[in-house]
Amino acid sequence: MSPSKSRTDALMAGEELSSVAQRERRKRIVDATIALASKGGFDAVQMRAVADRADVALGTLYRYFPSKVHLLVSSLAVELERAQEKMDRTTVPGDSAYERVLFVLGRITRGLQRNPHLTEAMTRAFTFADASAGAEVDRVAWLMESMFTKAMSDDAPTDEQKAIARVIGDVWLSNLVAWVTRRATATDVANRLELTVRLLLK
Amino acid sequence: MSPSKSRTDALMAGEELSSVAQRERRKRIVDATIALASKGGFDAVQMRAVADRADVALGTLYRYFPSKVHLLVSSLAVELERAQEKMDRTTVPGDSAYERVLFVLGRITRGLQRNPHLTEAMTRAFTFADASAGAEVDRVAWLMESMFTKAMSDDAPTDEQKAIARVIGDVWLSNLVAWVTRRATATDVANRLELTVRLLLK
DNA sequence: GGAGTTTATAGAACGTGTTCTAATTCGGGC
DNA sequence: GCCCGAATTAGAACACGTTCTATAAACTCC
Repeated sequence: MSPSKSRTDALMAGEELSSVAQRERRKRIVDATIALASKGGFDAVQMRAVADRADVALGTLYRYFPSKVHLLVSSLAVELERAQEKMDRTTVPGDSAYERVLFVLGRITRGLQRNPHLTEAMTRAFTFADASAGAEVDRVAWLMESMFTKAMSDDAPTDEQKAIARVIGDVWLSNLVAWVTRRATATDVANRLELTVRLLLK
Repeated sequence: MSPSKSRTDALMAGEELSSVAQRERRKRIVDATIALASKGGFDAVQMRAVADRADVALGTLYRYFPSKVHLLVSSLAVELERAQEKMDRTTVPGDSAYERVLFVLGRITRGLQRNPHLTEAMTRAFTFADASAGAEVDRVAWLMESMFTKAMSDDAPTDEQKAIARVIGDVWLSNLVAWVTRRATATDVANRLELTVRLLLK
C-alpha cells in the first residue's frame, strides 16, 4: 500500500517515473494536452479527447493527473521550463535591470501571444486552480519569479528583488488574462507592463 | 423584438428593471448566491440550489444571469459597491498616499478574510471569467481601481496614479487568490501588500 | 376585458468533468 | 513458467452547468 502511494505521488510530480513506458505515457498526455489546447483553448481540452489522443484510458489519465486543472497547470510548467531554457541560452541585452526585465517580459509575452488558445487554456487553468493543485501552482509561480530575478541580476536575488519579481509576475499574469479574455489589446498589455516595470525599477 | 432584447440586456446590467417584481427577483437571486457562497464557496453555488433558494425557476435564473460566472462576478460587484459606500462614509487616516492606501487595502482585505468561502467563490469566478463576462469583469476592475485612486487623493487621479492603482489591484487579487487556495497566510498577504505599496508609493 | 406577447415555471435532456466497476495486462519474485 | 499485486483498459455511472420544451401566468395595448 505505502509503496504504491509513493509511486502515485511520483506520477503527479512527473519525476522518477518507475518505468520507461510510464514516462512515455506521461509525455504523450502532456503533448496531447498542448496540442488540443493550441487548437481550441480551455474548452477543447476535454479529458476524453486528451485520453484518446494520448492513447490512454480515461482512468489512466486521471491516475497521472487528478484533474483537468492539474493537467493544464503541469503543462504550463513544462512550457515555462522550455521558455526558461531558451532564455538561458540567449544573452539578455540592456545594462539596467529595467531594460533586461522588459526584454525578457516582452519576449515571453510575445511568445505566448503567438499561441492564443494555448495561453488561454493555461492561464485560465492557473487562475482557476483550487487548493488541491497548490503544489503545481507554486511551481509555476516559482518559475515565473525566478525568470524575472534572473533578468534583474546574475547574483542571488535580494528580498527586495524577489518582491519586485513577484509583483511583476502578478501584473504580467493579470494582463495576460485580460488579453486572453479580450479586455485588453496586445498594445495595452505592452504599455502596462512597461509602465509597471518603470514604476518598480526606475 | 427590439424592445424585448433591450429589456433582457437591462436584466443583466441590473439597472432599469421593468417591474418591481423583477427587481425583487434579481435581489433574491443575488442574496441566495451570497448566502450559498458564504456557506460553501464556489462549489456550493450550484445553479439549481440558487434557483431553489431564490424561489425562481432554473430557466429564470439563466434569464437574469447567463452563467454561473456572470452571477458570481455580478455579486462581487454588489459587494464591492457596499464596501466602497462604507469606505466613503469613513475618513481615511494617514497623511500620505502610502498610508491611506495601506489603510484601505488592509480594511477591505480583512473584511473579505472574515468570509473565506464567499471570497473564494468570488475571486475564483472573477479570475475564471471568459470573454462573455467581459463587461462584468471590467466593472469590478473599475471599482477596484477607483477604490485605490480615491485613497491616494481626493482629486481626479493622474494617469500615473491610475497605473499604480491598477498594479495594486493586480497584486491584491493575486494575493487574495493565494490566500484562498491556502498558498499564503493572512500574514503573508499583509506583508506582500505592504511591500508592494511601499515600492510603488514611497 | 380579450388577444397577443413577453416572462416565468417545472422538468426533461444534454455535455463534460469525475468516479466507479469489472476484466485484462504487465512486471517482478519464486 | 507461474503467481501476485499493481497498472491499465473499456465503458458505465454520476454530478452539475447549461439548454430545451411545453405550459401557465403576467403584462400590454386596444
